[in-house]
This record gives sequence, C-alpha cells and structure tokens, in this order.
Amino acid sequence: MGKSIGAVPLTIGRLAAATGANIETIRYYEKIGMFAKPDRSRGGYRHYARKHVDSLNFICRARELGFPLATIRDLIRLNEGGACCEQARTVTMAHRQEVRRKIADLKRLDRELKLLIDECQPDRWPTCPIMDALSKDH
Amino acid sequence: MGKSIGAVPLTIGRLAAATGANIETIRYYEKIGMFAKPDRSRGGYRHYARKHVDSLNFICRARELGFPLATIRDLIRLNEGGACCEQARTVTMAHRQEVRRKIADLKRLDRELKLLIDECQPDRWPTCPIMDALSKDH
DNA sequence: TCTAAACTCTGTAGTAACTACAGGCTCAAG
DNA sequence: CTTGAGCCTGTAGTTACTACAGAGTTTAGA
Repeated sequence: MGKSIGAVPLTIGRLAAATGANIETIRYYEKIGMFAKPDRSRGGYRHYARKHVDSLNFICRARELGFPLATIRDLIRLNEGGACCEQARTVTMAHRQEVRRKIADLKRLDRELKLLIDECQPDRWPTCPIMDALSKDH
Repeated sequence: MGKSIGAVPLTIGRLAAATGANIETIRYYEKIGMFAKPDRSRGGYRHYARKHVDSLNFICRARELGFPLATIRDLIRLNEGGACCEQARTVTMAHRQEVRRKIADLKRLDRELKLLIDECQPDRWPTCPIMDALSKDH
C-alpha cells in the first residue's frame, strides 16, 4: 500500500485537479502557512503526498461553507488535537451567526431597493425618485 | 446668499462631520476620482464648497444601499445627464438582483451550517460530525 | 538522444473599499 | 507667539485570491 516505485508524482497540477482548487490558490495557501510544504523534485517541482490531498480538501470544504481562512486555521488545530467536538460546534455556531447577520443586512438592502424601484415608474414623477433619494437629505 | 466673508472654511474634518464619512475615506474618494478636487488654502488644506457636500452625500447614500463605487460613478454620470430615470432604474434593478443572489447563497450556507450544528450533539457520535464533514469525501 | 510542448517555478501586482499609521506641516485661539 | 488640534502626503495593511512575466523543468514522441 506504500508509494509504488515509479508512480506518477503528484505535482501541483494533479493536486489541483484532484481537489478542485486552483494552482495559484494552492501556492498561496502554502505561502501563508495554511498548508504543509511538500517535498520538491531535484528541479524544484512540488511533489505532494496523500496527507496534502486530505488537508487541502479540508480547507476547500470549509471555504465552501464560508469559513474565513483564519477560522479554518483554528479548525485544523482543533482537528489535530483530540477533544474538539464542543469547540468545533462553538466555532461553527459563531460562523453561522455571522452568516445570519449578513443575510439580515442584505434583506434590509433588498427592501430598500424594492421601494426605490417600485416608486420609479415611468412618467409618475417629474424627477427620478432614485436620483432624488440619493441626492436629497432624508 | 453667497459665501459671507470670513465664514468658517469647510475643512475636511467638517465635511466628514457633516456627511458622516471618514476623513480618510474622503481623501480616498478624491484620489480615485470619485470626487471633484476642492480648492486649497495657502497652506494646502482642502476647502470644500456646497457641491462637495451634496456629492459626498450622494456617494454615501448609494454606498449605504450597497452600490459598488464603479456603479456609483455611473449613477453620478446619469444624474449629471438629464434623462436618467430609466437607466437609474435598470442599474438599481441589476444591483438588487446581485443582492438577492448573495442572499440566496448565504441562505444555502445557513442551511448547511444548521445541519452540521444539529448533528453535532454531545455524545451522539464517536467522532465530531463537523470535523468528519470537513475531512471526508462526500 | 534530441526536441518541443506542457508544465512548473518565483515574484510581483492587481482586485474592492477602505483603514491606519508615521512624520511633518498649518491653523486658530488665547 | 505659543500651543494644541487639525491637516498633509505617502505607504502599508486588510481578505482571499487571481493574473501575469520571464525563466526553468519534465516528459512524451521522433
């Protein structure tokens, strides 16, 4: 089950293909220390191991869930430590709160924009209500 | 009604206080050309006129409605031109679409996070479902 | 073995919309 | 005239990447 001799090396392009991440993103994650540095070929090419695939998948899934990188760092540390469940839950709930706050903000925007658009009917007002709303004191 | 002689000049700090904008932000808007350059005192201080207050208020209100600066530039041009109502409406509806798209994305996130949190009850599983979800293939 | 295509390397700059200094100058009140 | 508040420029930092340029490496095919 070890790496067989002569196996195709997992270059950055292959890792990208395997995880769906962008090559530039992988190098970026390495640079900011999200990600263990891989071995290099004699010529300097990165050669990744299985653990890198897992680690990058972890990061990518957490990003899909909208976690910021700083929080993902914490999650990785928690995952490497053992008793993590409670903290993981706390971190996830805090993130969800943030998401819900953003939703509330955007909904408020949506309502305001709807009002403006509804008021802006052709020939209903002498001047454009949208421009008025932006120009006038309220 | 003109500017009376000896009136207190509208310095950047006063403009900031009058509009709610940050001083640094005002200078930033000037630098990127959102905003007409004001006259200067002999010593180099910015002295603003009434039109600057109106213009900055316009920008600030549009920002409160979430319009990106590039779009606000368009709105300003529309406002300066005459027949703007239809285009203003179009621009606003496009922005609202974008807002609604973001809301939909965040709601999807919220649902996924809720599932994870609900599943992560103390002592329900041998391993943390949140960490599992991030670590495993799906 | 040689060549050419495909791949990868580093380093820098750009994105959006600001914010936060440092180090120095100006202004207004007393 | 002094002093303290206010203002100046210019640069760097924020988030999470993305997009090059210009060079070097690998590998498959002839």
